[in-house]
Amino acid sequence: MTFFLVVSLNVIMAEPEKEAVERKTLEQRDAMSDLQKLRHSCAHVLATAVLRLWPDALLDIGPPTDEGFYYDFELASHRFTPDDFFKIEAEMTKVIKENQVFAKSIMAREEAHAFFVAQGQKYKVERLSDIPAGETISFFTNGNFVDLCAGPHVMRTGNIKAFKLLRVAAAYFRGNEKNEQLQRLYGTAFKNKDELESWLKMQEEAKKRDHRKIGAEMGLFAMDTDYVGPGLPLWLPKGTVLVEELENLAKETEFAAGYVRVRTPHLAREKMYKTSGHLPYYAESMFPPMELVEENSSKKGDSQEPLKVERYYLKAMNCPHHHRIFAAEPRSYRDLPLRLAEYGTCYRYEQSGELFGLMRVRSLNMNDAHIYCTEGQFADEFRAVNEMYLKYFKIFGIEKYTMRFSTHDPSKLGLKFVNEPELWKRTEDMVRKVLIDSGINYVEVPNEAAFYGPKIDVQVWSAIGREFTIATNQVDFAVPAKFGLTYRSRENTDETPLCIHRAPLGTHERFIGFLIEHYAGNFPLWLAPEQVRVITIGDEEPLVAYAKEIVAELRAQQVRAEGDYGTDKINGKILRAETAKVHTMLVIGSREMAANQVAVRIHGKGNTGVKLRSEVVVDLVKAIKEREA
RNA sequence: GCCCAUGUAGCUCAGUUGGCAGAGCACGUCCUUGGUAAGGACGAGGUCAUCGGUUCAAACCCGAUCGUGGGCUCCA
Repeated sequence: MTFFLVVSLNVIMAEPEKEAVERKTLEQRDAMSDLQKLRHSCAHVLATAVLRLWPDALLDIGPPTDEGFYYDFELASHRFTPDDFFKIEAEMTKVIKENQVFAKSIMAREEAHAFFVAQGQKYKVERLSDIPAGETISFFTNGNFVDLCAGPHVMRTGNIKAFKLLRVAAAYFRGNEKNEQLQRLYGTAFKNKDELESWLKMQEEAKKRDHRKIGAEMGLFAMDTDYVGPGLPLWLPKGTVLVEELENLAKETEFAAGYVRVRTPHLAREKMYKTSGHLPYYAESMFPPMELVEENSSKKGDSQEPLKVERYYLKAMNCPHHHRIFAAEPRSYRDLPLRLAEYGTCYRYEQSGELFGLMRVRSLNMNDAHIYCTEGQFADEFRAVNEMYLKYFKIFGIEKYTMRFSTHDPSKLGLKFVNEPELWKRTEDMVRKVLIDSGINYVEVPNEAAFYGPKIDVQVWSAIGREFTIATNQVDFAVPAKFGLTYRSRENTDETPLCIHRAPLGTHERFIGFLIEHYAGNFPLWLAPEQVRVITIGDEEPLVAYAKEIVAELRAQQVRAEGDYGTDKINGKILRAETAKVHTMLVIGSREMAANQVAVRIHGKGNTGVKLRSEVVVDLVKAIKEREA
């Protein structure tokens, strides 16, 4: 998770050149699915309706999206609120009832330009200028509404059988906050009413899995924005169990893979970040510095004399600290690869509007490690890192994932990318080969590498379809040099090591947020905050003593067991345990106690029958140790 | 940061035209002695986010602030 660094270095080394606008080809447009055509057409209907209701609206664009469509408007006379939806939807329904034909026509560029200038549609004029010379400029007309559009569309407005406006949002023209802010209306459309209904129902279901909701219900984490601050989660006891189980997993896995652990402070002097390149270019994404002012004692009373200020910054990533650990001792090629691992705590001043539950926070604990190696060791190291990712995915049952392999663009060497053409080629070839050899599902994205080397972003999807960039794995052949890191080679020369940044489990915050939604809070036994609850039928003393004995035995074996010995009826106790998502419930009454047995109930699966108490303890301990799914 | 929505008990929410602050769950005490998703009674719990304004009277109307949520190029 070192994307932070990427940005800063880009800024240092390259004037952000104006990227050509990437455009869909007409072929790609023709390949639009039926559903996309429908939704795109519905966006036109939305624009038609808005223009009827507010004739002064200026239009931008209205593409289909994964879940529906949107259309962007500038409308000085009115601000959309959800209260307008009823009115707009009613007008859209009228347009659909009129069953207007979507008719395609073509204009010459000058003609099209004049057409929009005459209407004062300034965004359309700008969009028009995006169209490359030679490409046909087409229009679609439905009723009185004419829109610059490459299509394709459904035949008639009447083909739209089910639609709904979803929300209103602001959006900057071309997504750039320096541009005008437009009003965006989001909606969706489906083939028929049933599909719309079931989609809406699914959205409701998804809300129930939201990590913020489950996190509060299960007592995993809390946000105390009043006293602690926004984006600074507090891990409650049950959430801390998750954090520590993940750390144990990482420690074990990394130890077996030859990593060594280090620990570093949460802050460092200004010089650190000037060297790394974060300052001053990325200062606004870091918490402001702590300033230590040194009084000028020699000239007391001379307030004109500037005071010496020492600045410390909270770290936004761990790499610089790890680099300084590399530098702390003389290194030989014999020491490499050196794999430094730390669950490091970082702080990033994310914009207030960017904060989102556990997914986007201001304090984060990274499953970080930096592998310093020679070029000859690189491929093996990189392969091992990938295998670690896959091992984790297997443990968590993550089946849907994509690795985005970002490479450089040779035409931008020395600008956007460090000018080491041979090194780029060699490392990219090695990375690509590792990916192919490992049979990993990946997509290659040119021109998106970090300044200092190729990288892999790992994307996963939570059960409610939310996409997460959960981890990053980057090659770095530039920053070690900035910190003057070297090792003595076999030939007795000083060489700069390659560095692999990797964080397979991302940050605790984001990864646990993902896991909550992935499992809907129904964690596997080894992760479950409360693994076992021993429930008595009744509260008679011998029975309670028996139950307490079982709890003590389990806890002695490090099983997170609690007891429910109260006077409640058994149904009430079961309900509470199920609601709390306790993984295993051991129910005991006088019958079980007499036979030294327990009745085993598994969360979500119901009563699975009685077993010998000794057997159950052994099974539980084994399943936890093996991290059974 | 910006636009929209939103903020009432630990949680989910109600609160009529501006007129005594409410319910269910959770929590506490007691009763209930029971067999796998709610037995019962009583009780405690609130600066209606914060600050200011209008009013005889504000949870309610107005303004500001803070927080939270949705969104901010899936590209004619």
